[in-house]
Amino acid sequence: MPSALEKARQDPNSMKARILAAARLIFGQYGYSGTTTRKIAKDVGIDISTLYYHWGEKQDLYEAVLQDVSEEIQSRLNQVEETVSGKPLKDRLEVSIDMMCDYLFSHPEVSNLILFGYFSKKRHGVTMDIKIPQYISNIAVAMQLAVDKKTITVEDKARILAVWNTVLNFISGEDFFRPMLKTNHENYVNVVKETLKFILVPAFTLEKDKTPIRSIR
Amino acid sequence: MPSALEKARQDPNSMKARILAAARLIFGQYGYSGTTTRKIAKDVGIDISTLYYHWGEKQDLYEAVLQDVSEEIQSRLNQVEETVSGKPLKDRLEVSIDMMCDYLFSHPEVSNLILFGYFSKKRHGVTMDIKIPQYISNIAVAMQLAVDKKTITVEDKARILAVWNTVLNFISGEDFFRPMLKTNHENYVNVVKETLKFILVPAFTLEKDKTPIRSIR
DNA sequence: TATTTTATCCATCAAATGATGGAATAAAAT
DNA sequence: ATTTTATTCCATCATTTGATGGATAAAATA
Repeated sequence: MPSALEKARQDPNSMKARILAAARLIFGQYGYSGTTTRKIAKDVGIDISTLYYHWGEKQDLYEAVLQDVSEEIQSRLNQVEETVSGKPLKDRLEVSIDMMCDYLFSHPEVSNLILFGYFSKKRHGVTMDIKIPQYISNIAVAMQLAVDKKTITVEDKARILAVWNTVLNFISGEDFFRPMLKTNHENYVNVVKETLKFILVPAFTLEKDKTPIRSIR
Repeated sequence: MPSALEKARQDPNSMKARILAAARLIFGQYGYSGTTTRKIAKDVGIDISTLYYHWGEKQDLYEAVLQDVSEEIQSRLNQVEETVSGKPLKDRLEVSIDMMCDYLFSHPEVSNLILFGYFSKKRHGVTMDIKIPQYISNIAVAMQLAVDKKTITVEDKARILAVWNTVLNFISGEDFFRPMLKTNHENYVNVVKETLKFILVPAFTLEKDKTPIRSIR
């Protein structure tokens, strides 16, 4: 039987799907505590009880949003992996950065949801279901920082995490950072990409120069 | 006349100061919307109306917390600046990272408050008073990435921001990241420091090798 | 000593918020 | 044509939450 989430995805115009889409934006903007079910219902243009009819309590809707986002990210990472496969390390890094930036900049609520999930100690009982650990390992292998998931070191994971988080910060913090950089959105996107490449490429390629393939044994 | 904040700082045992200290932790844990004035009062062990007597409405207390944190950060950055002054670039980077990590790891609510401030679009009207732009410029000059505040490029600022945000993420996300790195707190701190150095030092020193001093004219 | 100021708590309000029961309606199935 | 099922909204609850008035006592001031 299809889950509630799968059902919502089958028809994007279904009430279930419309509520989920609105909820995703609102939760992304205001966080869990700052979001009211009334606000979501109002944005969809329905009565609040209709929302409860479809998704049950607030927590369940929030979890559905997180799962939705989680699967979307995983799917995007798979695309990236396919695209960069076989390319030299420097190209892999640069193309990956470009692709993930483009995706995240066009869905800023995704960054927000992930960051909210990281940092807010929840009074509500929602644990983030987003499988970051798995992502990180996948990225490390795709970047060929390790041969397979078993040989990834703590250091490798931490470096991937650092990059990943930096991207999220720049996306979610755009309203805050852009005025201080005194630039427009288009240029901001470029500055972010260039900054990430500037920081990453030397660090990761230098290391690889020294030890071309780390984990052969 | 001393402001409410100055008054609170004069005597750390004063009711004003005790409330401020508790508020700082709670706001840092749950964010603005997730924090209730009752929870703060309960932690201090006072009636809620005593809290309102001293700090007025929730927003005012929150702003006081942000200003308190802001000034503390500025003070720490000044310390760092003094300490690393005159050292070679690589040392400056490394010592700065160590010092700021030590401070932020021992006050995790600081990271949380800053990140909450960045990312949450506020339904409440509290704008973050933390003067990040000023920090960034100060850091750039202290790191000798620019000769003075006027010669700092957008790229310089973005790179500093990237580092700064990475630090905050690792601190605030410890509960989330540490299990995935399968390590204890002490080692986590070291991994974070090493990761930052690994990523930063090559990027910034490489550039400096090419153009030893950028903005002399 | 008398009076004012400061600090604290109890009781309570009004609004916001999560959640539900049940009626009304429409669509689908029989 | 009738019954069943799915969907939607209105009215309403119970709690939570921000905020305040007033009583009380201690401390400061006159």
